[in-house]
Amino acid sequence: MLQVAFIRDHKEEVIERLKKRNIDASQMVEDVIILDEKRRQLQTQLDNTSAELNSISKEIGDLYKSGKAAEANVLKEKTAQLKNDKAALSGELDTKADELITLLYKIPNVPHPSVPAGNSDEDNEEIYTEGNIPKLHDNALPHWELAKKYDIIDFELGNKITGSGFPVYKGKGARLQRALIAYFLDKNIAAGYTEYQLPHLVNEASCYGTGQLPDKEGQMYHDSRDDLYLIPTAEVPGTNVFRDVLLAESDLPIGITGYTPCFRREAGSYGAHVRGLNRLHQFDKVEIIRVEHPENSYNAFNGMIDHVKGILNELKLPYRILRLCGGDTGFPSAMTYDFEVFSTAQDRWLEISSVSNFESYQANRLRLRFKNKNGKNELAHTLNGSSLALPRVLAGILENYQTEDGIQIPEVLIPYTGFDKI
RNA sequence: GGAGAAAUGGCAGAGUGGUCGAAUGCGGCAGUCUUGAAAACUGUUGAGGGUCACACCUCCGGGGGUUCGAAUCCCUCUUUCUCCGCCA
Repeated sequence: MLQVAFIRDHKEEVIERLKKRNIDASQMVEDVIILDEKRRQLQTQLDNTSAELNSISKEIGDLYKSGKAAEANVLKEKTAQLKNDKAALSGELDTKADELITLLYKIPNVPHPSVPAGNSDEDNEEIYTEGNIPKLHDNALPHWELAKKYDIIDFELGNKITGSGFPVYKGKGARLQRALIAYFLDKNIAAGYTEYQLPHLVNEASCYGTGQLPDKEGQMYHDSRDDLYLIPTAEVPGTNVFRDVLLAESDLPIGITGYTPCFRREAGSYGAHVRGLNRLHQFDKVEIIRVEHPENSYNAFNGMIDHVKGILNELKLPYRILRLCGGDTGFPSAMTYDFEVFSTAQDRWLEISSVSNFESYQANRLRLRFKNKNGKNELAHTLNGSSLALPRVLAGILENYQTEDGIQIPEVLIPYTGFDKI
């Protein structure tokens, strides 16, 4: 969430910049400022009442000690009213503080100045493309047909065991999945990230920490018996590693990577573009997460973009990078670049990575801070990106590498798969 | 799942009703000494709110209660440890 002090000091700027997301935040911003003023006013009243009560209590203690019990009892009677006042004030204060935090949770991050205004993916800016789109033979197939033809992914079996969106990978398909995970992790580790194995279920506090709650409640699987959520991305457990953490400035930067399955309800998705691997309820992803000094976070962001580019170049997949417009940028993000791989057989782009700088928005919720040069505690910046999401990379490989007599394996993966052709 | 013990500042660890936001040690920071460093010594060092700055308020795992007054007593939840049970 945004910092109240920032909203107060940059009221017009916040409203102006949020317009890029196509929202008029003027009312919310106004309400935040009013609620905060009210909150501070109540806090002062409560503090004064407590101070009075404290000093009377101290007096009573002194009187007892010097044997003046009668005088102490007179003072005791005075405290009753103060205690009532205190209870009433703290009730009011809690209400206002709750209202304030609820409102703050509803205000998305302020987009970076370079983010284009816009509503939907049509307003995203293509800023980079790389790789040649291969000319496929006449009988080229989309990946779901290839999966069936070579018996490497079984969607029907997944339907039986669980339901749609839970494919079963078999034989060389399973091996290729495992190869991709190992390859991605190795690339990330070589780039300085520390590998983590993270829980796949998280508690409510973690969901609030990264902003999945309250924004995306309906998109997560929830176990109501234990009140735990299945992770929609490793970002949630990975970033919450740093919840309630106070770092030294010299600890920065920090980079971690982890492989996890991801679970998404994808409520409301249906139709042709969810076929095959395009959109799943369970999929695998290797994530990279960074904690950065605020002065360095955009450098780090560019470094992450270059890192993902490096992997796609090695895989020799045709891809492009989009700078997301305000309306398409995720709720807690200040700037997001999406990577899309070209699916030749489907003749469309598939999103395979999303790299975001959250600046201090997540850190404020997480209370992730570092002690700066002046000895002050300052919010760190958090970033994350997929490096990479498996299913659509797999779709891209199957479709772009298909030949009349089988599917070639990208050269960098052969050491991991142990075979060069499906 | 059953029985018992525990949770205190960045870390370790005292503190069982008032003068405790909290001893002491380690770590951090500043200084003395040194050509420099180490060691030693001296000082300093929790977080949040609030204020121009003070004052002041809150925080000893979370929540609730008793009391004029709670780190300290009571209830409850969570977590950790030990023992037993079960088990990949």
